[in-house]
Amino acid sequence: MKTKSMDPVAFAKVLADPTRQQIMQSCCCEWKNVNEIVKTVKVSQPTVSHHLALLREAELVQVREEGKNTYYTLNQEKVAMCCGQLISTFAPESKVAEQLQAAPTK
Amino acid sequence: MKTKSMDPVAFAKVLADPTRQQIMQSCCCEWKNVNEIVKTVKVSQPTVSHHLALLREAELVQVREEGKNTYYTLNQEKVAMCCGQLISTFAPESKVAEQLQAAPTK
DNA sequence: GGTGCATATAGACGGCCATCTATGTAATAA
DNA sequence: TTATTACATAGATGGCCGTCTATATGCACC
Repeated sequence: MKTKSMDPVAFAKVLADPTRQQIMQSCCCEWKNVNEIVKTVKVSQPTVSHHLALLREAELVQVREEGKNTYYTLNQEKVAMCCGQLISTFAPESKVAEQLQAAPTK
Repeated sequence: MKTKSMDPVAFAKVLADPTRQQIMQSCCCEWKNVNEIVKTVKVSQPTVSHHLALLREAELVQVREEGKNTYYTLNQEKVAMCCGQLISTFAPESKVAEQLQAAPTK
């Protein structure tokens, strides 16, 4: 269960869409299947599937298949890792960066 | 010198470009004028000015004019604030989030 | 095996944006 | 004041991407 970091540009690109951030929030602290996620946004089911594919490829969500259903949940540790990398790159002299110094971004 | 946060989607959009991240790194811990920044990237001066305008509008850089020259430096505290907001939104259960709990994202 | 539900894939389309060249503007120098 | 340097702005262009409709795939139940 090792959580690798990723290219900061790629990470930002994945976050740079309101629908995708809505989806991420929707499945942040719980497992949801696709239709449950679709209900929380204002786009079609194929569009949600498209965004979930991007999130999956970036390993920003975890996937679990169960019969007909596919459940997704946000990979919080990955998000935290990538944000930590952003901070150590673009805010190395900030108070927040000092606070995180104990937890290396590996 | 209060550092406000901003819309997480807007923040991600600003970061979602390799040239812009290069520029941010270039003026991260020092003041640089535009031509010094131009030398560090592979695009034209107008393109750099365009990116700097976006960064300025997002308050992600600080600006200082001095005669003919305009100096820029990265606003690290703003970056840290926005990353903190991302973490508290998309990784509230992570270890990193616990670590940052003492420093509210305001 | 056929029907219905859950999800993914394909293909098309429109809009946004990163880039360029050309030019404007302002400050310093000769 | 003319020239030069530093930077910004305008306008055009090409490519990427978010969205849609239509369809495929796959599973479950009858």
